[in-house]
Amino acid sequence: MNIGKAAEASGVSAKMIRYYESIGLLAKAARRENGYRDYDERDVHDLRFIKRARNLGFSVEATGELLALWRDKSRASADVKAFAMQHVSDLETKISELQAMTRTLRHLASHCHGDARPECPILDDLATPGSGETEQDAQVSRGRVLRPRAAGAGLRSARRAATT
Amino acid sequence: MNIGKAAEASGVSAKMIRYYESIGLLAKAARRENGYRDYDERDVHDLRFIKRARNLGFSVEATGELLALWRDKSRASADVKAFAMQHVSDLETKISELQAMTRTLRHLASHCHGDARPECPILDDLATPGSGETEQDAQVSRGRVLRPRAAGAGLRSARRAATT
DNA sequence: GCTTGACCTTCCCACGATGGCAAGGTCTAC
DNA sequence: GTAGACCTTGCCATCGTGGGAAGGTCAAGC
Repeated sequence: MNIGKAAEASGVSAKMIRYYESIGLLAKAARRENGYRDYDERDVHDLRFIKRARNLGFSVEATGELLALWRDKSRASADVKAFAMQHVSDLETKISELQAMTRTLRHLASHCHGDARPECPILDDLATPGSGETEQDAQVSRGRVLRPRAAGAGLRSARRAATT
Repeated sequence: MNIGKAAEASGVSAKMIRYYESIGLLAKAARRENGYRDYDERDVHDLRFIKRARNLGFSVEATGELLALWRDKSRASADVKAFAMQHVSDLETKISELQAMTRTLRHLASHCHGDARPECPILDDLATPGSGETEQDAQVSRGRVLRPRAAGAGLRSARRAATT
């Protein structure tokens, strides 16, 4: 099976399949005479495993450890469970941080008139933090848990009037 | 004030102050005769503003827009509020995704004996998703909301027995 | 005056995970 | 035989941050 088919069958892009191979997450793929990578069902299975672990928020590195555990027939389920629960703990830390942010922002926004006047407690808080409106900060702990992206159009929409 | 003092006073590292200047988030700092950057209280104020916006999860780009709104005396508070609430919405999307992950993982872990035997529903699920244990996936939407870090020692601790 | 150490400068590299593009080779269907 | 879909490798960009090198500057102590 070509890489394109394996990508389609697993949901992992061809680009990422090559990347995973390059960093050693996947074994080097078999090659056919023409140099094309060749995948079988077992490979696709591994790719799906990876895809799913990534969807559950495991880093690529952690995914590698899960793969190793999966292949290790003498593993102890306690280790797998501990590993998973550590990740859950990381996720929950991150969730708490994000929730602290939304709490603060919603609180500030609730005091904002949201009309044509310039006065705004949100900006006031940013400009002079610790002056009363602010709750305890979120202070993002640089988590391994999420990943950023190129800015989409999302935030742009709120910008209309202020800039035109 | 030297960059080191400004960093200390604002909580933004000297490294990041230079970076923010280089990308245009901050105006170019005044220079003294020896070439050192020179900061005053207003600069420190801007830096604190930035620091705080970043702590609330705004991207650097979004922080620039907030700074522009703050400086725009003819702004409408409605624009600030809309901007903030769009960010809240992004944060909540991310929170939901993370919660879906923890839900799934906790569910799987609850069925894991967590003993010395190898059988583990967590790995089973990763290996054969969609076969019953799995709830709807989180499918991370590549959010602008969080940031990753170099893997700490956190996950390592769960690895002991499996690898040694 | 001279040395030491703490600062500052710019520049490059790295991370994590992913996409994009370019230049070239291969295969398949017509 | 040609077009178009595929494959290969390789480099660049993202986003935010830290690390470090190589060199200039300054202040304190001798």
